[in-house]
Amino acid sequence: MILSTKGRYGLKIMYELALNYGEGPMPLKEVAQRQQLSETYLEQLIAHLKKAGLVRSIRGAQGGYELIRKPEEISVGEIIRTLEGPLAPSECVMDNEPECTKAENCVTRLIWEKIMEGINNVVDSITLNDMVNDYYKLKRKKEGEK
Amino acid sequence: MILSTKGRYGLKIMYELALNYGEGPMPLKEVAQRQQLSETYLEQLIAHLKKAGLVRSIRGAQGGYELIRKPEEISVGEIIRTLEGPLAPSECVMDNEPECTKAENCVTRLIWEKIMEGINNVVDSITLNDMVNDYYKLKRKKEGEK
DNA sequence: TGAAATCCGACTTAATAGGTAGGAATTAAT
DNA sequence: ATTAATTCCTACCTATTAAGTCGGATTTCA
Repeated sequence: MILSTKGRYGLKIMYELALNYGEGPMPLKEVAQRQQLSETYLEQLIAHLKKAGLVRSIRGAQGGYELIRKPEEISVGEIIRTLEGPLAPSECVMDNEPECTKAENCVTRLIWEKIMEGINNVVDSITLNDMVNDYYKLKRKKEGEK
Repeated sequence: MILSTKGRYGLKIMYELALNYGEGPMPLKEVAQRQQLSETYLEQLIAHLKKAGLVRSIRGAQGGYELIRKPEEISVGEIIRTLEGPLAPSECVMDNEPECTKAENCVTRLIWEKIMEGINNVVDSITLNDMVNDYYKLKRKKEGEK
């Protein structure tokens, strides 16, 4: 039931870009260093985020990536679904119900629907801006402890 | 983000046993036929359910499996976690936090925790008895339509 | 012109999912 | 006693996927 690294790393990329929002493009190399991840792998992931219209790229030296929309207008759900596909615990509840129309008495399907609803409620209610705020909250707390 | 067949089929097994609760053991062969699944595969799954104390087996002819507890005392969460392990979207929130103690500023971790909470709230609030009731509700509805 | 970046597509490699196969042990019914 | 139905156990199989790596082309700033 684990999310793949696509979704997990993808969210980390977007979070770093959100921290940097408004300060020009950030090279992927820097994202990779901050999060200790492979740059070449992140390249693949961010290609999807770009295609989905979440980030814009600036090529060449001093280039990089930046968010197209404001952090408060991008939900965690949108990011994760872009990279993972529908957040469903079973294929039979992924919008297109292929052959599960034989679901005369498919009671388990009701369970998958409720789980999916639960997950989506959570991820759609959190934005990148919430994450940025969490970061500063954590930071202040740590400084207060010194 | 899909649940494996272990959890999905395992729940179907338990659901069939719940429908049959109080009427003696049900052979796995019958479960497999009703749900159109491979009997030999289900054998592996139910071994775990037995070890976890959710079902009891009666060997030999006329044998089979039955629930140990009443359907209303078995939650969907317990079943799925038995077969899938912790329902966490990331390893770093699976009870034992191995190396993620470098989580100085791990804001994404907060997200995984909320997702996990959301999932567990759903599955722990539903029992096998709820599923049985859903079945009869669906059935009555279908008969009413005739 | 050179360094810093994005872009692109093919390749690799280990692990996992989702089973199958074969047979031993147990028990009820005949 | 024998047979048929069942659980139990261990090993094996095979296709897919996850999680990257690699090499090079292209773009752009300084």
